[in-house]
Amino acid sequence: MTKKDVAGATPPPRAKRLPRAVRERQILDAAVRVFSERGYHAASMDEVSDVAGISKPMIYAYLGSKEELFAACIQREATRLMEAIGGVVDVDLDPEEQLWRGVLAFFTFVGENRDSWQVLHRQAGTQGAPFAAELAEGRRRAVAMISALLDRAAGREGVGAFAEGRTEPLAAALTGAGEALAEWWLEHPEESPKAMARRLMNLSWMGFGNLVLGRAWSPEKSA
Amino acid sequence: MTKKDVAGATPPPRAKRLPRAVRERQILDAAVRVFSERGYHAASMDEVSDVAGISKPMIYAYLGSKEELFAACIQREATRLMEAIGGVVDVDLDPEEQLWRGVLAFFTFVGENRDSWQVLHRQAGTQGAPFAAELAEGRRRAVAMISALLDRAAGREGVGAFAEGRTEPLAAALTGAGEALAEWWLEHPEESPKAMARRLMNLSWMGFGNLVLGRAWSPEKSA
DNA sequence: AGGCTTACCTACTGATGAGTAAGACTACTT
DNA sequence: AAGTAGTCTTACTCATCAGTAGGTAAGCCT
Repeated sequence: MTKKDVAGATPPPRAKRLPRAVRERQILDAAVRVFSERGYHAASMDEVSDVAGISKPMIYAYLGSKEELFAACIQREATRLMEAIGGVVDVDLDPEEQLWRGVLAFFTFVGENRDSWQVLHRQAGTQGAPFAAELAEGRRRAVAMISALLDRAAGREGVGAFAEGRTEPLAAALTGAGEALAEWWLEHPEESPKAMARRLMNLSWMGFGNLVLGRAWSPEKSA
Repeated sequence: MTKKDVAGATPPPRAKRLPRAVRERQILDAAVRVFSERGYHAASMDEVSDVAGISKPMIYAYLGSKEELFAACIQREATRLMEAIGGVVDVDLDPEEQLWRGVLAFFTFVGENRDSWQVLHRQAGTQGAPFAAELAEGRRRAVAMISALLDRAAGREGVGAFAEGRTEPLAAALTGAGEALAEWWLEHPEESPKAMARRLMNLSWMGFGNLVLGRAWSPEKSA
């Protein structure tokens, strides 16, 4: 009479024993899902443990406090995103081509990993918490990457064009535009990653000035 | 000996009797400050009441629940922002000029009302709460305004250029870029509103394609 | 078999914070 | 002066969670 006698509950009352590494991954997966749809504060550790199919103390034993858990999520997902983008950007290429590839990789990633994306994006404006460091750090890496790209672009053309060499704010603006487009995408899921990437190129590479004149950007042309 | 004897506290122990309208404004002011620096969840009603120099039940009596209070903040500040921008955009003007003025008004507002701005921006990605409606609504208004501007721009030049007539996502991207720049501005407060507005025009009107070639945007030229 | 480690659990504590009950003070009416 | 309407307070209740104490069971060595 030790166990329950009503029996038959779909998830086994006592979870199967699994090695730590596996459980840690499961917990992180669950945490990403919960944090992404509730946000940091509204998410509860109880819900994370439910979704993970494990009891709460295990989370504390393996991943530490709520903040540490969240930081771990941020770090893992940020790394995945950065690798997805970094993987397609070849430094020897034409900057325009690099930008196109990077932007396309970004939207592809977001399309295939909504939760990963949202957990990074939804809490973006949070400061005052220790995990703000992780957030800011991830963002800084992204901005630095784009900023470097723009610097190379300026260099290749032999022009120090970018407003007194300040490409960093422009890179920040570009990421902001990307985030906003990704957000818009959530309400228009019928769009393809390519179409989204194209929009961002139109805005950021061509600018409204050109668009108004009927000149649009397309991936087919070279220069 | 009724009051505190350590004395010197700026807000009197028992608040002076004031008409409801005045108190409501004070409470809203305090709420905007607290929400802007803590975010919705981390903010507590006790802190709001402290900052407002009044006791908690007054807030509930006048402004309702925490959610209603927050919604009221959003609505008031969103309206102020929209009016600041709407006030300088003259529909008869050149679209480029309109965009410039609107963008400049935006950064001017943000520079002078950091709290108002942050309370709107920091919670932007929150969904699932009733006040998400207010947030989304405010954003929709802003995007619609810019989108209409772009449509007029396309119309004036006689071109249906904007990627199959979809100016709305581009407008969304532009607001995202503006938000990201405003964020960047917080870490570089030495910049002027004009310099910030110029950056956004460079990105959105000229595009990187032009910037790379040494063509930058400036408010002095006309076309 | 007995012992040891690691996975795993139920059932609590303690703090924080939203929201309220019940009444006190002030000022304006009549 | 006595009523009454509106301002303002102290001092609670009650729910929600983060985090933990203390213990059970499963595998793995000898």
